[in-house]
Amino acid sequence: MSTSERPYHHGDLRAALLDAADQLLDAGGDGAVSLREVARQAGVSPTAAYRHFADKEALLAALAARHYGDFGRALAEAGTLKGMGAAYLRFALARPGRFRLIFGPLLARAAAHPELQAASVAAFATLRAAAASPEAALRAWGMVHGLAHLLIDGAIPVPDREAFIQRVIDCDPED
Amino acid sequence: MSTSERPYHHGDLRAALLDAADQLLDAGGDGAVSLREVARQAGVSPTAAYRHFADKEALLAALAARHYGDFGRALAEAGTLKGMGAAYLRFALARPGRFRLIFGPLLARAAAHPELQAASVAAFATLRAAAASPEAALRAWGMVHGLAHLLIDGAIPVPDREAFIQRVIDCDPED
DNA sequence: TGTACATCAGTGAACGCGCGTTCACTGATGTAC
DNA sequence: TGTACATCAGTGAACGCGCGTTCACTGATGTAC
Repeated sequence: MSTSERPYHHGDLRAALLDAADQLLDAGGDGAVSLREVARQAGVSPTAAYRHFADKEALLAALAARHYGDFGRALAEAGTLKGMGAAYLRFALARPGRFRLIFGPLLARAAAHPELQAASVAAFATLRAAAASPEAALRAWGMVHGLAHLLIDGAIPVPDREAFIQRVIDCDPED
Repeated sequence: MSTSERPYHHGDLRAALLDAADQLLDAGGDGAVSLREVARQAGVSPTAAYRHFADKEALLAALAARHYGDFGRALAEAGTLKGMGAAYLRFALARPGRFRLIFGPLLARAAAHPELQAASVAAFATLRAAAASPEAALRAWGMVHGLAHLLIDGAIPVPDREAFIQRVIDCDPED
């Protein structure tokens, strides 16, 4: 078999499965990610994933940990609380599926997945460290998190999202 | 057949189905509400619901409209923006399943369900009317909505939720 | 260099599950004469 | 008051679906001698 028959090289199936799950997540949201569809997307039999993950939750936890890493890094690079707010909204709006995954039911089960636990705690700590007080951090976090959800869920129709972000973040009386 | 064999009186199955769906929603969340389980809960065959609702989405839309009504009324009774914030959080924390339903994927399809559309618009208008400016309304709405999600999803562990509500709402610099 | 063998990643058939929805039906209710 | 009939709410069997997971297996890779 030539290497071109599969979209991954020998030993890379784990990464290929995570990539496939990401594609499904981005294209169809949470509900579109099934182990069988992930395997199909990766060009592999339905059961191949069990060589690399204990079960579906373990695969999703690995994916969520990866995205918490990206997310936390984006926040850290922003530096200021306002910058983080904008980065937070941009992340959620650009990749709503990933945003829903990392704040979904899996988060409550993070204790069972150390990698996920560590990545989420780190991201949240970055946010908290940029605020003047614990209360200010909570209010800022709440605000961007809520706006992210409201925009994603279609509760607030907004024509130009980037303009909206600027407007809401800039006139925030705090920070 | 005596009337005691069924938990509803003749002609009330529609209401009984909605009540059953509510119980499932409160006990097991979004995922626990299937048409078949709702029918089971109401003591009726799996297909009886089709006499009263076009399909599953129609049943959920009716349920969501009902809860938007309750939700909007709770906000209106609160009067002030701060009071509405507290009421918003209390609603979400007391009945997370209902909160998730009314802000779930159904909301984006409200155009197909006039009753739901009207109820949601009314609730949102109540919030907006209590704020000093459109931007202030968005920030306040975002904040309580985000905190609600973060609390429900377990991102912020809080021992005493009522105390948390008081603390966060009271020191809000706006309103 | 060649042969025997162990390892182990991926296969494919099969399991049991619950779902939304359809269909022809039954049997009670209420109306018309 | 009694009978024929229409209405219509609820039944139960059946459809096709996709899911997560198990299991015994195959066949390629790499190691030991």
